[in-house]
Amino acid sequence: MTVDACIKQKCFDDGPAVFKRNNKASKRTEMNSELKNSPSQRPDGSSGRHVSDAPKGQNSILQRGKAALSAKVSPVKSNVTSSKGSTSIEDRTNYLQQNSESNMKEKKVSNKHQNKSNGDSDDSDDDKPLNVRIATASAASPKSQLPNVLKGLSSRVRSSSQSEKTKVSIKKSDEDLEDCIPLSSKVHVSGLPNRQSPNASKGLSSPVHSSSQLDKGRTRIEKSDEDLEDDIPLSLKFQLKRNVGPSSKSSYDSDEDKPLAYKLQQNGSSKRDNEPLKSPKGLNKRPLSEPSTSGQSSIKRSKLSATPVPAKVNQVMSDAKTDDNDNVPIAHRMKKLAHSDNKSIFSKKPPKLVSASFKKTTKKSKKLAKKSKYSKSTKVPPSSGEGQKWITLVHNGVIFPPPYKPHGVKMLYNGQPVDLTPEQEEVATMFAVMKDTDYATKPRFIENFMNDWRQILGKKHIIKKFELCDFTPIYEWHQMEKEKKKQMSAEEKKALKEDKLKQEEKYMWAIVDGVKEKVGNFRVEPPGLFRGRGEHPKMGKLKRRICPSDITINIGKDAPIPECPIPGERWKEVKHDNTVTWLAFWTDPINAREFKYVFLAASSSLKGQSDKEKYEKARALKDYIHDIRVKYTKDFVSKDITKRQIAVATYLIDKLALRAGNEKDDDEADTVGCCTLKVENVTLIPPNKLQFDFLGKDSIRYFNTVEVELPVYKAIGQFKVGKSDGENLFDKLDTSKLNAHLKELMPGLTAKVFRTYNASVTLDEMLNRETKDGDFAEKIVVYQHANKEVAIICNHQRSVSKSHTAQMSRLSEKMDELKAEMIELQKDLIRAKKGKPPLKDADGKTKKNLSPEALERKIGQTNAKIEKMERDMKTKEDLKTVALGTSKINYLDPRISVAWCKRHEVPIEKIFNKALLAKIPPRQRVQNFHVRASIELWVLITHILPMLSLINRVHPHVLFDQPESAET
DNA sequence: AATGAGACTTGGAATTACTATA
DNA sequence: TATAGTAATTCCAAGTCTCATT
Repeated sequence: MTVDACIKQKCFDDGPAVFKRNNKASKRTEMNSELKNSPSQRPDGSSGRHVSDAPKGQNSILQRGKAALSAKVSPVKSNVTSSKGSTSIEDRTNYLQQNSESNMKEKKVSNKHQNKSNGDSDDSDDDKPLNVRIATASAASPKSQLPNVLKGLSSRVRSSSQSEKTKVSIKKSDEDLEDCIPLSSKVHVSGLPNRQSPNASKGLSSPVHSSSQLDKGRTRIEKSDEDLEDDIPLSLKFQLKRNVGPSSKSSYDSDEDKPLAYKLQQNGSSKRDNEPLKSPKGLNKRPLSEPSTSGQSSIKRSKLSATPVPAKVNQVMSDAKTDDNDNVPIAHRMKKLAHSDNKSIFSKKPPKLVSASFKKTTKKSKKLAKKSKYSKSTKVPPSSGEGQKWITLVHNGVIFPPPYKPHGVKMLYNGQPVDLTPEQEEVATMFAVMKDTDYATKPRFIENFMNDWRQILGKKHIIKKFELCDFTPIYEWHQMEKEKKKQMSAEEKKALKEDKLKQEEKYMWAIVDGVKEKVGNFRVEPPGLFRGRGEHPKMGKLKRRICPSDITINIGKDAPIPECPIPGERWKEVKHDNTVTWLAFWTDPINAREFKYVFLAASSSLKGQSDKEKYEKARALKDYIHDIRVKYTKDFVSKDITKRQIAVATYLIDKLALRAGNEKDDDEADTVGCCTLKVENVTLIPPNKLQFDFLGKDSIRYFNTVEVELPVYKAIGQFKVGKSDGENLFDKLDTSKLNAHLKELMPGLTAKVFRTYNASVTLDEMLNRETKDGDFAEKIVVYQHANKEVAIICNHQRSVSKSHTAQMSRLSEKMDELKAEMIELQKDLIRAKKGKPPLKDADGKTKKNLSPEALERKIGQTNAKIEKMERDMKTKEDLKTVALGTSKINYLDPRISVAWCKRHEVPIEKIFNKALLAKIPPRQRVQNFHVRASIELWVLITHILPMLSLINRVHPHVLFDQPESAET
């Protein structure tokens, strides 16, 4: 509390024609030839970037790949829409219908769930992460002690016999059944026409499609196509489609589906250069102003977002197989839909009406919902569409950092030791500890720090000038403490860890609608100096200590209010708002207009649900993208300047995956997004290139030169006319106008959806195009490569690690050694063939006399080592400034990855880490066990169950038979 | 229409845990 | 067994977007 007291207060394809959807025919041939080059194969033979140790952001990496990708350029065709995109809508509609049906059922299930002891088998458990389920079960009846998988299994078996669920279950299990068939055992399709796409031949030989499946496909009515396709390589699916359905034109053959950014990558003229990064244009800072310290009313409006569907409902929905397409890569769903669903009652065009899943409830109904939510809280499940996110919520609040412990080490002022009170010392220590960071030398950081510290020191304190301060003693003390900690024995460390865990355990979990879920950030942020990114005007300011009286708790009405962990204090407020998902929040001490929230962890079903909605929206965009592109292309030359700006902005967001670009305040770092681009951020390079140079989110530089369609080029030129460098390029535009416009084109569409769409479609495309038969290490490389391309599109950068250069030189040393060894071996081989003994080695020692065969073997091994090392070095260099994680976590629809893993027999653990896997509802895992059980129950019980303790290590094909299950 | 509060996702860096290697 | 290197996790800043209010 010490601190507290004081400061309270492509052209897509090759040529200039990027994005040209008209004039393709002439280009076909050359494109086809380019198709053979992977995007990473640069015409210049380089890896596509310069090797450099440029500081963060100066990525040569960001040079876009030049090789053209695709032969699939196809012009916009107005008639395309007629056959594609339609069924998917219907599909969605079906989805929704079933959804509501499911919800009805769910209500029952959910209520039952509340009352029932957890010992009994019930689907509801399936939703929980396995570990949670096990934990929950441990307290219950003997039956619950059975492995949960078994519970799930039995429940599934049972449920399928229940009349209520019969239809659904049968349908589903039929599919699952198919999915359960080991891929390797499936028979290849025969008699299919030759494939034209590069992947096609591979598709043929892939062990995916069994004749039995085909047979089944014939007999099944509702699911046939989807199921059939689950395991078929996409390229093959296209072939199938062409030959099976009436669908006119495969969009696979068109450029339409491809994310523009991806196409761009393939465009030779597009590049991200490796230039000095931190000096982009547009850094003119505005004056810093202090934030108003408006007292925040903690009570917020009830907010209803898109009809939330709780995990359990979600499960039922899945069971009902409302979305069979989950398995199919986004890029290909349309096609499939076009002929797979003969029950379509919709027109072929995407409907202009708002689909239910995107529809927001009206304000009126929201208010209503808020008013009445408690009276019916136990009756109305969150899925009822009134914005409730939960029914019951139990948690233990938050944990506070320990109070400050003064160390008594005296810093020097003007060479003399200075006495500091604990409060003063605490802040001094915050600064001292940052001595090694860049912050410690930034004038603004120092200035802000001194201003806040002086308030704590008081006016009369001897310390006035920063220049006379010497924090070294404190810094050294801190270093020693760190060293001490490092030197602790393993036991001591372990004991410390256990102790911490013991203290935190109770805060780590919340119970949401009876399900134990992990809490994300249950630790209150400790005091410190604000580390804003880039040139943040507030960097260095003191982030005061947060106490209970700052914190508002949100919890179920019937749940016990968490005890305030600091004696004598109390929470600021306790709310019971079930229209939001936060468990607690406090006002950000740095910016009084902002809040810090405590949410559930990413593995929770609440987060998972919204994740799923996000990816569904991206999928939906697939059906609209063609029309959207047609529309904005038309508007490039609109007479209405607002329309023109909207069109160009949408084009940039679509093509380059730019962020929307909200307005920012003067007291934030000066960064921009699409709508806030300044004139100086875009340079025209005749005849039709644009060079972007600006600082985006987190002050990461976006530097990219890209060829655009001439009308876009011209329009940008017009937008710049008469404006100075610092003015907005899109002066008629802001994000709300842009998003309002996007919503007219597709329900729920916003700028960020394009990023998700772009990323996921790119991954899908690349995986399908580049995965070749080969060992699994090679496949992983393909995935990584695709992941990398996505990261580049999204401009996800990281700084080069300090030790990168050292690591690389160490590797090349090793490489040299290997090469020397190789030369020796070859010499020896020649001698051996002549019957001579080997020469002595470098140290003069005699070498073993090996046979020519043995030497050849050794040479082969060494060669392999060299090759592997070369690969590793190249990858390391390639990825030194690219951050793969962000896209994996936030942008790539996991269903794509899971489906790919499944098709290519790659263990999912090689792609997803534990945290990512935890986002995938374990329900499916159980379900698959169930399905398997229906086939091989005996095998399951006798062989698999005994290994349940290893459940998380079970082969992914067991865990994820259903790619759909990968929804997060 | 503009503004701002509010709630949620996305993002890179720092920290910690784990693994391979000498 | 220590260390280096890498991967996973945590931290918390910085975005997006919605909705209510003015």
